[in-house]
This record gives sequence, structure tokens and C-alpha cells, in this order.
Amino acid sequence: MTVLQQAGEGSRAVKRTIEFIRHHRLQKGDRLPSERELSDRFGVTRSSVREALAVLDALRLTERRPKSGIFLRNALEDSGLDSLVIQANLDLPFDERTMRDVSEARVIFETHAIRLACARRTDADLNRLRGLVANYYSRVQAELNVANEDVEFHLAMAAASQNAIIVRTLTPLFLMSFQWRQKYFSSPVIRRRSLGDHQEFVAAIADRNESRAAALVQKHVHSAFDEVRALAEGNGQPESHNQWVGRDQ
Amino acid sequence: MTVLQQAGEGSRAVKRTIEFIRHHRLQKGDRLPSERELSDRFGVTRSSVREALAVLDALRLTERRPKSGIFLRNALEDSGLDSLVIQANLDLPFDERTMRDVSEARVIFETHAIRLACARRTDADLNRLRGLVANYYSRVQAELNVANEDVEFHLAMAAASQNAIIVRTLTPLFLMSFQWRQKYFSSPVIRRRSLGDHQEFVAAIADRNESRAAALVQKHVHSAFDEVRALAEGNGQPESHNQWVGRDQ
DNA sequence: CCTACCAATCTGGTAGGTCCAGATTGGTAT
DNA sequence: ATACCAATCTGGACCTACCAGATTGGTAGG
Repeated sequence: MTVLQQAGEGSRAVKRTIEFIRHHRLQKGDRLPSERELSDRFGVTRSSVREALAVLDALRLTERRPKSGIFLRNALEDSGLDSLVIQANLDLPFDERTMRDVSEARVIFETHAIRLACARRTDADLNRLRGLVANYYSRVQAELNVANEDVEFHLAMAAASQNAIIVRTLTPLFLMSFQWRQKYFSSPVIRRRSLGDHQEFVAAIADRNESRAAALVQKHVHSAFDEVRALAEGNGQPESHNQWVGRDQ
Repeated sequence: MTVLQQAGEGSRAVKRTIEFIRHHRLQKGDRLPSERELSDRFGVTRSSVREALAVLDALRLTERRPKSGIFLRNALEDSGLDSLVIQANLDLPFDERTMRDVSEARVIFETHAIRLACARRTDADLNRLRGLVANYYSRVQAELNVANEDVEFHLAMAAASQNAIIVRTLTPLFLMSFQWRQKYFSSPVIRRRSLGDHQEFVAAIADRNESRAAALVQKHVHSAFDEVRALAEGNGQPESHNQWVGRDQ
């Protein structure tokens, strides 16, 4: 959550490999070059390549068959969510459709999470949320970025659902949009509006008002999505090649 | 989906490391032994340890700080979903609460998925589902296990929602229960009942009958969960230490 | 021309070593 | 008690080597 690790050769091999898959439009079942050839092509050692392949294996993207080769287990489009997080951290862009799906999924999942939170939240949950809002408030007053704090708050709401799986599901959805989230929250106006929303969230959860809370999610996420959409279009990217990811600097 | 890779030293190092974290009850921020000590302790080379750590890094479980050490980024309890998939594949058991959360999350996510599927499914989606049911039928007739086919069908329903993120979210929930799913579907009675449910699913989606489809999900998942629960209790496991994972043989 | 067979080659898996440079740490001198 | 410095420890990357099974290409036999 705190600091993105700067890419070493290991991470770079992951990036190069994913780029290779993209560039060659490899599909499920296709075979990749051997480890030795990849290390040669990427200009790194086989160790680094093997580290990268271990990661891609864990993400269920590739499958290493001993004495045979490396094969694509899934097409890039239907790999796991964590693979999207990795791609985002590596500055590999997503397409418009993926971002739309993420937004829709987040609304769905978070709506249910907050409904459960209204029904099950404990006083400790409520206190934690209030503490987070207080911290959020002071940071907004100090004109500081609140990208991390926003994620923290939303995950805390999810945690109040008392279902750890829901939290773990929402986490990657936030992480993969971490890059532009930072841009989004660079605007003081946005920060203030977001703070107000959070305060309303807490009030609704405190009152156990499910329908109100659910309505707030829709409004909150959709307005954020529209904002980012406008931001991206303002950058002059053509619609069909919208780059939704881009680390600052 | 097809065959679980037999654990090599690389995967074994992952398992040993997770076991180490569990055994020593390491918490977020705690430091692990150095790579050299881990390789020594596990009896494998540092390369294998580094491969394992690369995986744990990708799963957001650990963080390797250059020239400093290896630290736990998250407690095991709130690592990513994919880390649960890995743990399941490594025969590391889950507790009762996790399985309950998974079941609840699956009902929530799949209910929404199937609602969207009713609204958005194309004729191609419908044909695919019918083909899968036909295949399912013939396998049930032939007294074959349908654990894989069941996952395939449910993911195909999710795909009909036209939201790839929802599919990617449901996938790990299925994968992490893959082990006992195989046991569950070893019963011909279960297979027959499951087949009937699937046929009803397709009918509901064909008619775009959202409420009927949603009701079916509740029934389908809950009955399956109850069955597995009874199965686990029948094994004589005490409630508090229920082992929900256990590869056959 | 087709088939069966075998050996050279290629593959991933693992081991074990080196060097590097920055972080950490503990002892020393102030 | 503090400031400082050098030995030590750490992760990052590179390199070579060996193993054994899968793959493959050519050859001998039908």
C-alpha cells in the first residue's frame, strides 16, 4: 500500500514477458520461447527469467512443463485479478473495456459489502471508520493527497461486513487503479467532495441504513469514474486507445 | 484447470515459507530470516528460495527490501485471493470461517453475475451453456466425475454477464475449493442433482428470468455447502479445526 | 513409401558459486 | 553519552554446471 517497489531485473523480466505475450498476441495453449532464449532476448540471466516465470505461474498465466516448455495457461484477457495489479504496477496500460468492467464490479461488490456492513458492523468497526474519516479530514485540510487514505477507508468499510473474502476481492480492484487514483486525488475539490461522501457513508453505516448506504456507493463510484474518464479524455487520448494507467512522473 | 503441477523445489519453498509464517505466527511487518538462512533451513538453494519469494511478493504477502531483509506485507489472513489458491494447491488447510466467507461471497458474486447474464446474454452465450450442459449430461450418464465441468459451467454463466472482471473474481473462489469439489462430485446422486440445477440455470437464463436465476444460485450453492459441511464433519474433524482442504490420495 | 526405432538435442529443475553495493550494527574514540 | 567508522549482513544479479525426461530428426527395416 505504501511504496511501490522500483522494478529490479526480476520485475523487469515479468514486464518484458507480458509485453512479449501481448506483442505476439499469444493465446491460451501457445508456447513461449525457452527460458534460455528469453534470458538471451531480454538480456538478463536465466535466474531472473525463472523468477519472473514463477510469478507468472502463480498468477495462473503460464504453465511450465518440465522438459517440455512454457505454455500460456490463459489468454491475458482472462488471467487472475492479481495479474492485473502486477500489470498496473508495471505501467502496462489497460483498455477502456477493462476499466469499465472494474468500475461495474466495484459498484456491485462494494454495494453488497456495505449492506452487510450496515447489518453486521460492530462498534469497533464504527470507531475505526470515524478515526479514518478524522484523519482524512485533517489531511484534506492540510492539502495533502489522500489516495492511500481513500483506499484504506473503503477497505475498512468492506471489513465491517465481517467477510474477509469480500475484502480480499475488493483489494485488487483498488490496487489496479492506484496509479490514476493518485492523479484523481491531486485535486482539492475532489478531495473535499470525497470527504463529504465518506462522512455520509459513516452516518449511513452508523444508522444501519442499508438502502441509503447502497445509494451512496453508486453515486460515489460513478462520479469518480466519470471524473477519471473526463480526465483521460482531456489528455487527448483517442477513445479506442485510452491509456488508463500511467504512473506519475 | 486440468492437472495440478506436482510440487518441485520451487513450489516446495513456497509451501515451506508459508508454513514458517504460520508456525511462527508472523504478523504484518515482521521480518523473515534471510534468503541464505531460509535456503539453509529448507535444504534448497537460494535460487529456489528467491523464486518462492518472488511469488510471495507477487501475491503481496512479503516485501523484499534490498540490503535489508524480507518483511511480511500482510498477515496471512488478509493476503490476496490468489494466495489462498496457492495454499489450497499446496494442501495447506483453511479454517471454517474462511470457507464460510467463501461460500457467502460466491453466492453474492454469482447472484449478480447471473442477473447480468440474464440481461445481457447473447445467443452465442446460450449455445455455449447448452453445449456445456450436454457434455455434462453425457459425463453424468457415463458415471464420470464432473468437478472440472462444473467449474467450467459456472464460469461460462459468469462470462455471459459480459463482465470479465466478475469472471476473474469468481475463478479463484472456485479454484481454492477445487480439492473437496473433486470429492463432492464423486457421488452419482450429487452429480445428477447438479445436472438438474444446471438445466434449470440455462432455462432461466434463456428466459431472461432474473429472479428465478438468482433464487437458483442461492439454492444451488447453499445445498452444495451444506453437503460438503456434512462431509467434513463425517470425517470426524473437530469443528474448530476443520480441514477443508485435502487433496485426494 | 511408410513405419519403427534410436540417439542427439533441447527443455525445465536444481545446485552452488561469485561479485556488488547499500543497509545494519557494534565497537571505538572522542 | 555521543559521534563515527569499519566489519558484517543483506538482497540483486550473474554464471556455470549437471540431471533426466521430452522432443525430434534421421536412419534402418519392412
